[in-house]
Amino acid sequence: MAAPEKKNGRERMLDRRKKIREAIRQAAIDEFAQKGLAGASTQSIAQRAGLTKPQLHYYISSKEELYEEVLVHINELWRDIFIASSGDSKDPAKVIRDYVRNKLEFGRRHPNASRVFSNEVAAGGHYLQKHWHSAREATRAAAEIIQSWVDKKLIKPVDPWLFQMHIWAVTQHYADYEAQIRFMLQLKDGEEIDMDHVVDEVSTLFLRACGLK
Amino acid sequence: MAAPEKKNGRERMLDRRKKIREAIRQAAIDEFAQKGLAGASTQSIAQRAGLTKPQLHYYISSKEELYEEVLVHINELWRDIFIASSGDSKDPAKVIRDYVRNKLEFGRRHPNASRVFSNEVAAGGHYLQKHWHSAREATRAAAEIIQSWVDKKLIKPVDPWLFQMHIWAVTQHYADYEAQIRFMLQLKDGEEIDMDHVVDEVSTLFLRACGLK
DNA sequence: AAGCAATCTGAGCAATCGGTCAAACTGTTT
DNA sequence: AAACAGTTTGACCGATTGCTCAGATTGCTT
Repeated sequence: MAAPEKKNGRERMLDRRKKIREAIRQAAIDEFAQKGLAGASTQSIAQRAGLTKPQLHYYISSKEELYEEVLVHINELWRDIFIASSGDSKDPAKVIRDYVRNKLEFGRRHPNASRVFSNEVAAGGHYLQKHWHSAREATRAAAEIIQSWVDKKLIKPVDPWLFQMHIWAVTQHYADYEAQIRFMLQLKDGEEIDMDHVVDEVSTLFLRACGLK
Repeated sequence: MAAPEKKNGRERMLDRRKKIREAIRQAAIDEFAQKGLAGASTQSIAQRAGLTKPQLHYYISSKEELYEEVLVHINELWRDIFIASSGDSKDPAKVIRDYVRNKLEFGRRHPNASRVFSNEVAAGGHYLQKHWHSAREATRAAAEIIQSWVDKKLIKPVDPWLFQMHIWAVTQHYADYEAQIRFMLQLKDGEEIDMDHVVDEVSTLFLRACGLK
């Protein structure tokens, strides 16, 4: 008899609660991604999560708070994919390539989360302000690394802050504006974007931009 | 007595109507930019335009139709700033630099219009589908020009479609995510983004990316 | 079987939503 | 001054918004 299988009532209850909260978060992400904070309805979120409206309100205290919780959750997911987190900072080309790939991959795996985040930032980021400092810290650390590359003449001179935001902009674009890309490339309904080609092209863009290719 | 000053009643009426419609469009752009289609309220649009709600509904037939009209209007504004429209297609560096500057300038002048457009594209662009063909045509024409540069070995090989979308992504980013940029660069409330520096940095990014710098 | 906390439910709250309508009010033309 | 199209108004429609609450129901512990 394995220990983790022996769950008493309390544990099962907490387990269930956790699953429901998870479902609510996912439902909220989908709804917020499509309608925005103002346009989202708790009714619709409840439906997506397979709950009734009063049931949903039993688990959350308000729409705004749910929105904030979702943003914090997405922000945490994000933290792992910053330039600074790419292991060996002595090989600029590898770091940039990895970062681009990771960010594109992330957007592909969490398109709605990506959209919620973008919309919030575009709207002014008021609900995020308390949590932005960690993002800025990561960006600052990466800026230092990039600057050190410039100083050592490993790469051509670039503005280390803007350089990062340009990578952010391009990679984010593939997550948030899939519709535009699909239309421009005239992809049929079943067809998928050739992500290997995209990773190639985007990597090349930024590698050339700092003289590495 | 100059002719255009001699306006009869009918002309004055049409004039007035035009101004009100213009005010409504601007109000709608601001509201849609902040709340999205679902979140925008006709009440609020009316208020922004200095009208009462029934008064607004006298001029528009529905919220959705107003939204569509706004999108078409923005789409028309946009048409002028496509790569293909930059005069001399024989000097790639000049064309790219001009395009980047124009697009950044446009975003700076019409930030809310820019945001409405972006949000709509991110949401799937369903309300735009009838009008996208013109954008795709312009992009296709530009893609041909870029490809011809590659063929003549004026620039390093790039995917002409993705290359354009990358420029779109970066320039759009400055219009739509001003909050992020302001926070990252730690700008105080009064401070303005140094757009000359941005134009420089973005131009350099794409010029280097095709071996022109 | 009784007790208990956690959960679920239907009914309903005030407020707002998009939109309508008849009646009053404009300013201009006869 | 009468007639007129164009415009504005307040009252109002049914539907939906975020959210609450008392009471019924559930599943676990004693």
